[in-house]
Amino acid sequence: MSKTLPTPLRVRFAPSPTGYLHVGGARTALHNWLLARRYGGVFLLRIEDTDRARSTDESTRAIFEGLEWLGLTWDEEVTYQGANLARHQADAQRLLEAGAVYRCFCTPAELEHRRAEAEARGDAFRYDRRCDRLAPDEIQRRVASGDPFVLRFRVPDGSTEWDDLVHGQITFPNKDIEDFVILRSDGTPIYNMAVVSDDIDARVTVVMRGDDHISNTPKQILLYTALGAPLPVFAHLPMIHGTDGKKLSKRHGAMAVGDYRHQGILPSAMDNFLALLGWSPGGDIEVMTMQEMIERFSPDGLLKKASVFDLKKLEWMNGQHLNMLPLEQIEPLITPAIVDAGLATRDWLAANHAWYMKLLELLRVRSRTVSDIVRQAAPYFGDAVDLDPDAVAKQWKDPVTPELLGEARDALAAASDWSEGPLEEALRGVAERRGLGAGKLFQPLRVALTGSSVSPGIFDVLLLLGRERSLARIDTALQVLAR
RNA sequence: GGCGGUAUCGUCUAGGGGACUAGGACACAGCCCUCUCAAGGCUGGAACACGGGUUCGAAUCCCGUUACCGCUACCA
Repeated sequence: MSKTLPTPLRVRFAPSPTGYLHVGGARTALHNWLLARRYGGVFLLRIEDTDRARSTDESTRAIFEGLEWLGLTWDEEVTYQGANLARHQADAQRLLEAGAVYRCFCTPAELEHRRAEAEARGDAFRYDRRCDRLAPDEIQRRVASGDPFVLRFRVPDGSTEWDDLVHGQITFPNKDIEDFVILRSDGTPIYNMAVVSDDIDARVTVVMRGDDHISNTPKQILLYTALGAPLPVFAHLPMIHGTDGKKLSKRHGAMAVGDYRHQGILPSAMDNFLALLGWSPGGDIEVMTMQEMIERFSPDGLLKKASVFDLKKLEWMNGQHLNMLPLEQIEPLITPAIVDAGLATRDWLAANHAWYMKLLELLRVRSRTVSDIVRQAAPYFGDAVDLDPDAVAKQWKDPVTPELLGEARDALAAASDWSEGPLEEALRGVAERRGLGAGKLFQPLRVALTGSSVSPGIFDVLLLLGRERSLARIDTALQVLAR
């Protein structure tokens, strides 16, 4: 049974720019985006920069970059909460005039004191509404004399409930909700006020966010109602935890999507992996392109349970995408890393396009990340190779190695043509004459050619390197062995 | 403490009263393939938190307990 979505469908992602775009935020953004794309809705981006002390332009940029990298494009101009101060204040003022809120002159110090007292008694502190009982002339007097005050919402009796898109019915008895502040004594709005005002203004019809906001929701519903605005549908997505079951934080390793980008994760793999944290298309489907995710996304598949971020599975997923996507699509994501590693210039790669594509084709099968590819690509660029000491120790330890390599060199040099058929014939011939299994010859040769005991098939390596470099590397190996 | 939320292999999950001897994937182990490494194929170990109901029948519905998570600011 699928729940009905409102029309028009307008969703938003509203991060506060106090850091980078972390995986939890990215997942929330992705689910919002997927919902909008699947059902023809509008995806909005609002930067909640009201906490001026912690907000930075740099993290705003990081959020844009992160979203763009993930392919989560927004449909209307970005809005900034900080720019809406006047409206927030006007809405708060409206609430005061309508009698839904009252002035509270209690100072933070007083409140803190009473809170400490209640705690000492083992009681839960709840604002006692004493300022709501002030006589009108007393209020007038204190306002006139310039006493600072905040605006508090007068929570009515009864209960507040809603039908959450992911959790179903959730009910809060109003007696458990304290008369919360909506406007500080300096005239700036508290989060719940700003959010509601902005969501009403942006005509947001589905508020999908982390379930750490569940306890804010009744307060926000109260505000919508007092403001006479229609309620959006609420959807509370489960949290993402670290491997210890706790909320994700620095000690769990990388949290920022940018970190994964730099570790060589493909955006589509990141999206795929993140989408599956808290959502399932049902059945055994796992690896999907963005398009497939859009087609299959549904609020019915949204899960309630917090999930644990498993890096191993992300890497596996990345390997799947690395091999599934058309080479033309992933090449632009790999080339910058190749260039940054100093292996080749963009121009050189462009001039040797066919060779480069062949290399990538060979390496991507045995890689899980872009970084893996770069690491493995090194031996194919330039003339010299770095010999891996362990590989040398293991593969060249047999005293006949020099003889063997020399023979292989001569056979290769004598090949009628530098192509797979003749090369294979040459090498297999050597192995046969010496009564050796192919591996006994190929492994020492692999080390001579690539410096490593791990590489693509030996004939592919020979082709990639070309005749000249292949023979030269064997010669170098023979010199090393002669010492 | 109060309030709210959640509970299937180590992890991501399928399942929504009988198809469950609980399926898939990651990870792990073994085997196959094989010039190495990957990829791929096959096999294995591994879960319905606990207790009560309801029902002919419960992983599935209800209640309780426990555990975990979140919120509990003139933070967002």
